[in-house]
Amino acid sequence: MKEMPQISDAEWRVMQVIWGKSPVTANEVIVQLEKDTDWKPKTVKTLIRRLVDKKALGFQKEGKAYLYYPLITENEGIRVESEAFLKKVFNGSLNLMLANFIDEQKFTEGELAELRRIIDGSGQRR
Amino acid sequence: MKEMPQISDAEWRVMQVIWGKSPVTANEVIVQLEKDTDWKPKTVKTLIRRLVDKKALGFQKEGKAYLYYPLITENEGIRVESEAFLKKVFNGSLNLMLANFIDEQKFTEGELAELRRIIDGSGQRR
DNA sequence: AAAAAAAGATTACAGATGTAATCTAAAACC
DNA sequence: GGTTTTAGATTACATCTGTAATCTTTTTTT
Repeated sequence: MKEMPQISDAEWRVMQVIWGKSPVTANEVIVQLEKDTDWKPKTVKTLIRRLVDKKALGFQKEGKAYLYYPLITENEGIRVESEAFLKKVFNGSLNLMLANFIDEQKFTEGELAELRRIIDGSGQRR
Repeated sequence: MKEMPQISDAEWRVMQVIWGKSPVTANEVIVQLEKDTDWKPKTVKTLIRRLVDKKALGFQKEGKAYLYYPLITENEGIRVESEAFLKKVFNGSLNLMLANFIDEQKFTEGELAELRRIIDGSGQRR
């Protein structure tokens, strides 16, 4: 398994945009992020460049502007983040986490029902 | 809700020790952490001091050494970490996270059964 | 009491992160 | 073709983190 780069919170926002649509120009990313953040364009450019350095993004020159695309899939990213979180907080135990969430009554009745459906569906599929 | 301090990965390890037993002296923490890490005593002292600065730990002088104790509960800590993780990766949606884990087949058949039991039990209790 | 040991306080220092501004080169416009 | 615009590259800078070492003060120990 190759080393997955560390992706910070701010960088993650950029990845989400690019996972949502790619390839994209830096400007498209900037426009998207202006909707939910108050980051200046230069800030987004910095984040993009760092992600390129980390090999989380690749690009190809298209004339003046570059087109960026992800080098790691969203699922890979999620996996890495999830493992880091589980390791830090729940000793890597998914069950411990679930037990905790359920104990803390994080789920509404409806969510529990939905969860049950998902589980049953999952049982079906495997 | 008062602002919860940011607790880094390394600091979290210290909190875990102190949540496990408190009040404790710095040395007891150092001894505990030497079992799973190769941190030098000074490193642990730094982490403890930063946690005191962040108001995650309090202490009372007991002669020469101090006795440290947590100012935030483990559950509070877990809640903050979990929310940050969910927010970053799953737009704050617990269900999205679960659906993803289940989809990624993170659970064994047995764990799914257990999960079902927990859910049903939870439904019972509320 | 002088010396040694030990605890916390202060200082260190590089890399990551958030958040940009400035520099440089190329493209578009007049 | 010179000028303006614009894209990416470089530089900036404070804070946080990981990982300690040194300094200072207070206890012990002899």
